[in-house]
Amino acid sequence: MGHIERKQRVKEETKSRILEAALKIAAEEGWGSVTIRKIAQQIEYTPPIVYEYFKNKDDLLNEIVKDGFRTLHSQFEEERELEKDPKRLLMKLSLIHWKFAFENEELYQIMFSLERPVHDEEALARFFAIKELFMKLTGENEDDVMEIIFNWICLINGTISAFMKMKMPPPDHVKVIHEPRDVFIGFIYRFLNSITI
Amino acid sequence: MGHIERKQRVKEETKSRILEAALKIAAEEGWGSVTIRKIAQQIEYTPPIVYEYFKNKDDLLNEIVKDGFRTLHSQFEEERELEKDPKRLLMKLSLIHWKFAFENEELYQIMFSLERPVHDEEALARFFAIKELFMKLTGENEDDVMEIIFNWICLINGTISAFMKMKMPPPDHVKVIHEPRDVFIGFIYRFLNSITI
DNA sequence: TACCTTTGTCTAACAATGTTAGATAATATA
DNA sequence: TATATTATCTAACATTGTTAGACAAAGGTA
Repeated sequence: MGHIERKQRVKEETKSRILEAALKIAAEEGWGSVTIRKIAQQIEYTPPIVYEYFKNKDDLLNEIVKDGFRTLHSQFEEERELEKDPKRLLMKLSLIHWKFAFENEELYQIMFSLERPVHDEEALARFFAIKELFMKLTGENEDDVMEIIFNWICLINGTISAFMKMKMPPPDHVKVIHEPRDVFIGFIYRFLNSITI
Repeated sequence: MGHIERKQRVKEETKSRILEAALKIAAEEGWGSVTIRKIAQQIEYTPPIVYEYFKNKDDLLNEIVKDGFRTLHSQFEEERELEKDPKRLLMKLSLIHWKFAFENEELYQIMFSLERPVHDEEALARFFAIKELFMKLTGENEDDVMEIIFNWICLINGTISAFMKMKMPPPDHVKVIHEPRDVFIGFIYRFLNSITI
């Protein structure tokens, strides 16, 4: 009898709806006003129900972060199938990261917030799965490549964070003549050149 | 009669003590458990007193951020007096930034947290006060230099954030063979080389 | 069918938080 | 000394996360 499976499915759905509700509220009013009560209201349940699915609020947020990294990674993988030239691929991956950030600003914020230490080391590890790619590009040994990847991630995230924090467009003192995205591309471009053989 | 001035001074002191109390609690238990009540207790007053000095909690935190940027900037200025070679100076400024971050981790966290948009544009502008320095180093025009400075800041902050988020030492998959600080120096070094004439 | 168990859901409360109004004490001014 | 001002506190408020316990629906068992 399939009752049991359908029930399972419904439960999964509810869980997703909770996560989506949280993201929706965050998008509309910021993370500060994401409350269990509001989430409950959004999914048309009472607050205690949320605790059937998540140990507590922090647990809920962690799950959102985890989902975020999963999504981002799967977009990376997709591109990897398509573009075979390492240098061009790296540029495309960088742009995917950029796009993801600004299409999901709130999500990106908790994913990379300093107030939230890394719980999902697996996600972090996935970033380094592109080791071979960089090795091909630079001709360096494994250890050095690790550092270069790390550098790449820092550069990408640092730049995106800076733009996001300034709530584009940036104030006048910081006026950069190009579009933010072009500035970003310029940085990545210089970086890739500085590491290429 | 100097009563009035002394009072002023006492008020200033109390204000500072509030800010310090907040930082102390943050250092010990994280920002999540910085509450008005705990701050009040720390300075041996009742909660409403805090509101004599700050409009609300957010205002209080903003002031902490502002102070942080002031401190960092003054450390920059100090070094600028001492080191006259542009390239070496930029490396030293980068290291001051690094030192500041890890000697004041909590402070750094709210200063550069994504959840807290820039309120203090003045602080941001100060970063760009080193324009001439970069112009000397690169020989580029003003607009291009702006972008390079921006790049520099992104690189610094991106790297520090990444290390801080990983709660050093980093997990095994991210094992970099060098000390974090040396990795940082390596990045800056490559960057400075990539922009030098 | 009648009974019991499990499961889903809710109501109502708890303690902790930010914040404010109004009382009270301390100090300064006349 | 009497009055005005200032500093501080008490007590409350609404909003949060979270939990215990009530209640009812559904499922299984005899």
